[in-house]
Parts: sequence; structure tokens; C-alpha cells
Amino acid sequence: MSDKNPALMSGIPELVVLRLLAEREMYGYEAARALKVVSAGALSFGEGVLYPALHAMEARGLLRSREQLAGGRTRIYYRITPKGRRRLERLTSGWRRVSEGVERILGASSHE
Amino acid sequence: MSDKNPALMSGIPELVVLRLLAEREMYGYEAARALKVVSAGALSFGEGVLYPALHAMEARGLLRSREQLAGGRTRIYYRITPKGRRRLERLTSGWRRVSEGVERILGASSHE
DNA sequence: TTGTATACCTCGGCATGCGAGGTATAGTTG
DNA sequence: CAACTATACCTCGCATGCCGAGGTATACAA
Repeated sequence: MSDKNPALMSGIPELVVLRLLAEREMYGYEAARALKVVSAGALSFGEGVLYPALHAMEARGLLRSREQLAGGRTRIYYRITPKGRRRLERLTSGWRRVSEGVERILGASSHE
Repeated sequence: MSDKNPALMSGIPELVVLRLLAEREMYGYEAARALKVVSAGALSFGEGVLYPALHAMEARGLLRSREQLAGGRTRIYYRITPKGRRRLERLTSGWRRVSEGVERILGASSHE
């Protein structure tokens, strides 16, 4: 009865965030909006996904952060590390493999 | 340190199994091998994934099963239901949306 | 009789997505 | 001034779901 398919994305937050940060330094809130915009609305991660993901990635050495004040509010900018870039490459090729595998099955029909 | 990225697939078992069964009736063990073959090795789900998934889908009315003996062994054939087909359509379009969203982000670069 | 292939199954851990809720500042609008 | 919205960060805990490990049983070959 669940109208929503809650899980069709796993590992995807890590992949796309790394990809965004590979382009340029960003702070969390900014990344959340960018994700939505660049994916044309297809992807949208709540803060309950994004912030824990950023913290986990920093703890694993994939990102480094620095604080910066902007009009009374604190922004925490994240920058990708060399290790993060290597991780991004692995995740990207993993994604391609899975994606192509799924496409092969979706496109497979014995009688078309 | 985890060399493996254990999760880049979620909801995918349900999607691809439904897609296979939309083509023709199959039993579990058969589906497992077909999945691997058709996806050209990119996808491969252990029995700890497959059987629970089949049971869950049957419980939700997406599949119906029948037993059949084949050389002393029991095979349980699963057939997709109309409800299962509707589910397949929703999952497929969900997959496309996510997939295109990811591609957009992977392909996004400001300085290429 | 040991091993391999077929064919089914369950249990438990681990990771993760994600909503819900919380804090705080700045600016706008009635 | 009070209320609201936007910005910007955060944590907790539930639910889902992947997946390895282990278990049962038959048939056949080495």
C-alpha cells in the first residue's frame, strides 16, 4: 500500500555530493539546493540525509571542512580530498556498472 | 577502508525481478541465474536477497506462485500479477528519473 | 563417500535513507 | 513589536532492505 518507493537510491547521496564537491567547495545547505537544481528536481535529499552524509565522509577522510561566517550565520564549507576523488572514481564506475546492468534487464525481452 | 561499496542498489532487486517475471514465469533459482546472465554479470543477488524478495512480493500481491516437481526437487514458479505490472511501471519510471538525475550531476561540470 | 549442482529456506547484523524535531540568526511584513 | 520566512546548522530513532552465513534435501558423478 505504500504509494512511495522509499528506496531506489542507496549510495547515491555519497556519489552525487562527492561529484558536486569535485567541482567546487560548497557548504551543506548550498549543496542541498544545488543537488535539486542540477538534477532538475529528480534528486532531492533532506537535511537528515545530507548532514550525516557529510559528517561521515569527513570522518572517512573524503572531505575536509572549514567554517566561515556569513552575516551572523556559520557556514561550513566542504572540500574534496585526493582520497575523496579516488572514492568518487570508484563510486562512479560502480554506478555505471549497475546502471548498465539494470538497463540491460529493462530492455531485455524475448519477443519484441 | 571498506573496499567494497555494499550499497548502490536498493529497490533494484524488486525492479529487475519483476521485469524478468513480466517476460515469463520463472522459479527462484532460475531467476537468480537469469539476472546474472542478462545483466552481463553486472548484477548478482545472493539467495539471501532473492528468496525474501520473492516472498515479500507475493505477500504484497505482486506475484503468485505455484509448486511443481522436477526430478525429485520442488520448484516454485512465480508469475507476475496485474498489480505487479503496475508496480513494475512505477518502479521503472522511478528508476529512470533517478538515473537521469544522477547522470545530470555526473555530467555537470562548469569548466569543461 | 565425497563433492558438486540443483533448489529451497531463515536468521541476524549492518548500513542507510529519511522524517521529525531542535537551535539560532536575519530580514520582511502586517 | 510580533509573526513569519529563509537561512544554516544539528541529532535521534524508526523502518527498510541488503546480504552473508548457515541449514535442509535430492540427484548424480568421481
